[in-house]
Parts: sequence; C-alpha cells; structure tokens
Amino acid sequence: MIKANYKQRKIKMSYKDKVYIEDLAKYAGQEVELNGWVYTKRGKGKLQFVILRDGTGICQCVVFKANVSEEVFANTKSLTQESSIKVKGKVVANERAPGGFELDTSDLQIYQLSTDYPITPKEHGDDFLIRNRHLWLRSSRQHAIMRVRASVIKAVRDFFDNSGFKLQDSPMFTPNACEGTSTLFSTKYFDLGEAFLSQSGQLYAEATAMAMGRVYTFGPAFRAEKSKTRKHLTEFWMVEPEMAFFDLEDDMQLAEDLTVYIVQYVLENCRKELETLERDITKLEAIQGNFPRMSYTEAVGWMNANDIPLTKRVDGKDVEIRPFPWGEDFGTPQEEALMEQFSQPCFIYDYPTEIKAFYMKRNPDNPKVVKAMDMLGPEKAGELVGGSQREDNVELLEERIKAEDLDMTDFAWYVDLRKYGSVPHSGFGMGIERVIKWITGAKHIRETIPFPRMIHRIIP
RNA sequence: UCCUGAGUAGCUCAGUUGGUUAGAGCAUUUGACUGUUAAUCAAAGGGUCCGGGGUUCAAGUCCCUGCUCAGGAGCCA
Repeated sequence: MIKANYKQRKIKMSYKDKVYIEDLAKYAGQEVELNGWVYTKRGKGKLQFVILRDGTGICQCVVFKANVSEEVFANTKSLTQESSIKVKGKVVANERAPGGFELDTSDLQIYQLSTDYPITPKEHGDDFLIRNRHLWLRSSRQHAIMRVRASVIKAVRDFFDNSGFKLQDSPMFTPNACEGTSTLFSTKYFDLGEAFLSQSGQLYAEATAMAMGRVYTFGPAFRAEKSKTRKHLTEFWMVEPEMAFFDLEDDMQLAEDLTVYIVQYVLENCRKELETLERDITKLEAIQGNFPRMSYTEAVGWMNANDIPLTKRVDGKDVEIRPFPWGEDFGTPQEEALMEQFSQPCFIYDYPTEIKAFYMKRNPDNPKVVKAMDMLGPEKAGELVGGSQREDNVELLEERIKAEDLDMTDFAWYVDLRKYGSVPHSGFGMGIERVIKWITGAKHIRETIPFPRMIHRIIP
C-alpha cells in the first residue's frame, strides 16, 4: 500500500519565500538569498561590486575579500557580464547604491559563467540589437518597455472585465479577407483549400456581441503589407470591443474612456519604468478625457485653412495638390500637422464612403459618408484606434459586399446577423503596440513587442 | 513596389586630394587598486575595409553591379 505522499513531504521553503530585488526594502537588515544575472561588475582590488539583475530590478552586491572565503572571492573576480549566480548576504541601506539598498555579500555561487556577451554597456546599432532581440530584452530600456506592455494589457482587460464586457476570442484562420483590402498571409488548410491569417477579429466579434451584448476580442492580427515604417508590424496585437445598441457617439466615448484608463493605470503602476525611459510624465498626465472631435469634412476644411496640401506620389515624384480635395484619405503629414495643436488624442469621424470598409454604416443624413472614426494620438503617435458603427441594414450590406466583389457565400453568416434581430451596433480596434509606443515614447514599434515580426525579419 | 541613405576589429565609429605597415573608444585577456556608479591606470591579442567586376603605377577611398540594412511613400492599428 502506498502512503499518501503529501504527509511525508516537509516543506522547507516554498517558492513563495523567494526574495526578489523589487521587494528588497522589506528585508532591510536581514540575510537574504538572491538569484540572477550579472548586469555589470566593477572591481576595486579587494572590493568588488557586482550589479545583479533578477528581472524585477537591479541590486548592487558588495563583495569584500575579508568577508568571504578565498574561493568565493576568486569566483567573484572571474564573473563576466550576464553570468548567472546565487548570492547570499545582508540587505543594508546605502546612498551610494543604485536603488538605495545593497547586499553585503557573504556567499556567492556561480550557476554558469557567460562568455563574450554581445551587448556591451555601450551604444549599438539598430540592426545589431534587433538581431540580438532575445538578449536585448535584458537591457534596462527594453525591460522597462516590456513591463509597461504587461501593464497596458492588464489595464485593457481590467477595463472591459469590470464594465460588463465578456472576452470572446475570434479565430486566427479565416476563409477570406475581412475588409477585402489588405494583403493577407495565406496557408494551406487541409482539403478546404486556402486559408488566411486573420487581419481582424471584428466580424466574428459582431456575431458574439449579438450573443453576449458587449464583447471584446484580444489577439494577434496579421498583415502582409510590405510596410517599412516605424509604426508597422506584420504581426501585432489588437483589442476589439463590439457592442450591441451602441452608436458611433457611444463608440467614441468608449474608446476615450479606455484610453484614459490605460494611461492613468500606467501612470499609477509604472512610475519607475517611465523614469527609466525618461518619458515626459506631464504629457501623459494631460490625458484626462474630453478628447476633441472633428468630422472628416471639418478636418479637410482645417487642412485648407492652414494650407496643408494632399501629398501624392505620381510617376515616382512627390506632388502637392491644393486645396486638399474632399474624398481623399489623410496621410501621415496631414495627420501630424492636424495633431500638433492637441495635447490629447483627437477623433475624426464621418469619412467618405469610398475610402472606408464595406461593413461601415452609411450616414442616413448624408450617404456620401459612413459612420467611421479614427482616434489619432498626440506627439506623432499616429492612428491608435479605428472603428465604426456597422451597417445593420441587410439590403445595404449585401449591396456593399457585391460592390466590393466579395464572395457572398463566405459572408452568408455575416449577413445572417442582419436577418435575425439586427440592431444598431458599433466597435473599434486599438493597436496595442501603437499605444505602448506612444506611452513609452519608444522610437520604433519593434521595441514594443518581445519578438517583432517585420517584412525582412522573422528571427529571432 | 518606388524614393533616399548606409555597410571598415565582437560593438560604435574615424580614415584628408587615390599614396607606402588601416586607427580610436568600448568589449576580451593579464597585472595594480577597500566605495565603484559607463571606475581608473599599464600592457596584449583582435581586420575577407559587404560580395563581384572595372579604371589606375597605386583603390577602404573613384565607376558599374549584386547583396544586406535603415528611413520614408503607399497600406493601415
């Protein structure tokens, strides 16, 4: 007979007793054991300073020759950048230590000695760093951005979970292009032919919203566009709420409330990280709500009042067209010019029907525009949110599907949503990396996701 | 896909009008040092000047071409 093994097991130390650097202040005066990696080491003869990194923070470990065995001191002198170690010692307050506390080391053991760590404490080029992304994540700046990323995502989930929304995941494999415009990644799907990686979970969210009332999907989106800019990724994360009985006004208000919540959450929970990133906090503190709103037509009027032309590329040459013609989409130069006057994000709504997707609701008062909105961020953050009220009229939707030359059989289920209890409904998509880029002040969107996927990069 | 720019030591860069054996800082190795903050000081090792072709007495440097990368346009979140 086998005795239940839980009775024999004596727990000496649980994982809950492990000490991490971010909690060091709680252990002042006590002996603790820390595990981590050597961030840098500075020697001064019989006195060695090991800067230890454990993922939660950094701590200076002081190793004085007279206080440790000869073997431990020799080991300490042999340490190289990013070697993994275990240290024991007393936590003492010291003004000269980064972080205010240091470890008066009594013992130090090496897990593994690292050799020739590529990322030295000096400047490096973009290409080199991104090739070493798996190691670059250990650097203080990248580490701080990733912690902000985790907080942004938590803020998003808390916001929706606490206001009556249900998380409903949309599929990644789809039979068609959701919006019919973007280039998609394709893959073979058994005997059913070609499948595509989803560029948006929206259409499915519309179905789940009709089941649950208010939903959000949160997952990766894939775009095979050959975009080569500092704000595009081929794989990025997007949160897409979808709400029954919401009109475009409600939609914009929700996007605004979500944005304010995220920024305030990061301000409350990531002070240290924003400091590491040298982010101007006052710019974030200004995000309080009451975002300016402007119709597309008003925005065109503003362009022309301020002599901002349409810039287009014709036969390999940049040409400027003025006045800005109604009906053309804004590009980066127009958006940045417009946003210079605002310190908060701004909504632009009621876009021309021709330049927007087939599922957007036509404005009954003016069929030349659809009830779509973009939320542009300040500080050249670009488009953070794009959304719309959805077309809820069966005939108009079918007309648009035909006009876009989309396969009606693929969209039959989508049309069904307008046959069985169609309701006014709205939703939007928020690009998580764009938001993180804005909040952290990162130079490039590739710094806002652990392993960015870009047109010329899939490793690491 | 188009436009613009870049490629020299492990990394970041300098290299004059084309001229003899291509340099610096950091990193690495060795030595000195009891309070360092990107420690300092001394010494050592480290090069397919992106590949190919051309001009020239002579090419890292000039020309052509290919490759790689970056930024921007378009597209978008």
